[in-house]
Amino acid sequence: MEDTAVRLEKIIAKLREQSFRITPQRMAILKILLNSSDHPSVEEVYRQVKVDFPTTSLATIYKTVHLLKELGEILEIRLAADRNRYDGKRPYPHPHLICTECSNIIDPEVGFIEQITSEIEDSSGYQVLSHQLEFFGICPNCQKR
Amino acid sequence: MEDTAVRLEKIIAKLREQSFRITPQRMAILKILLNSSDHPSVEEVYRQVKVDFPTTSLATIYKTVHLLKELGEILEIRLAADRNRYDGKRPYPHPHLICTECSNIIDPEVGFIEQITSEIEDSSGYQVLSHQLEFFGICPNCQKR
DNA sequence: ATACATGCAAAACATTTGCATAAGA
DNA sequence: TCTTATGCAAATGTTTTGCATGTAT
Repeated sequence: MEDTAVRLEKIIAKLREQSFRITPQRMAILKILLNSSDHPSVEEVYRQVKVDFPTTSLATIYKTVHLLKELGEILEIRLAADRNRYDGKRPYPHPHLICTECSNIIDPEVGFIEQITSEIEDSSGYQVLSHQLEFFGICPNCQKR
Repeated sequence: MEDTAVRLEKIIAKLREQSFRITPQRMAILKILLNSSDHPSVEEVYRQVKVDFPTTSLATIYKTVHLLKELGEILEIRLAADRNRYDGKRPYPHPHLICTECSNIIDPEVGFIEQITSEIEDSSGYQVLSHQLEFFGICPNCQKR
């Protein structure tokens, strides 16, 4: 895995290249997303940004998240019964394991996805571009209760 | 696969058992869901129900769909950027292949899911109860354009 | 007869959008 | 300076809810 600080620099360079402006709000949102492995929601990012920039608006979070999604720098995770969550660490499709009790999300190691994808392409004629694989269950912590 | 008429009877019996009432609206909604393999949206079910029962309300569709979901008789599919769709044919988790151009959904044959599930349970300690696997791509028809 | 379902309208909720103002470049 | 981003409020779209009325049992 790439160092977060290095990745931050690269993204900033990419933003500059495409003449997007580097604002304090964008920097704050970016840093939070790059450093969170708990797949935060927009609301959660908002909460964290407001600590340092209390006047920031929710709309700005939404707009920035949208921009970063377009640039391929974050991945959007749509849950079955919850608000959207975002992953700035691994902005490419990968499986998630979601606790239905406490909403905790982890990234399990999973093989087979490539095989499944080409299997599907062969049998359906579809050109598969991405996928979304979510497992729902009870995490070890919640099983104890 | 089970005959639709037989399954309809079974579901009606189940509803009666749990003292839910058999109304014309519920019958209509049930029949539509059991006979659709194109994963209709609530709006689409609404459109079809209104042909025979023009005074039916959207709220009733939502309430009935919710009930059938609770009873485990239909599966809810949440798309990445669209409205919810429902599958009354196969009301258990299974993969979907979704065209990002025309929103067509088909059910590809896929192996490995059981292996993946137990692999994940072993490595994470989670008790996996269900999953959601969606592949996104371009269907053969849309590739031609 | 009596509880439950329906249909309407309003509410709820996350997300998006328009626009005047602020601020990077 | 000039264009883009921000922040506010209003709009949007889907889904849910409350309640009076209708209806299955």
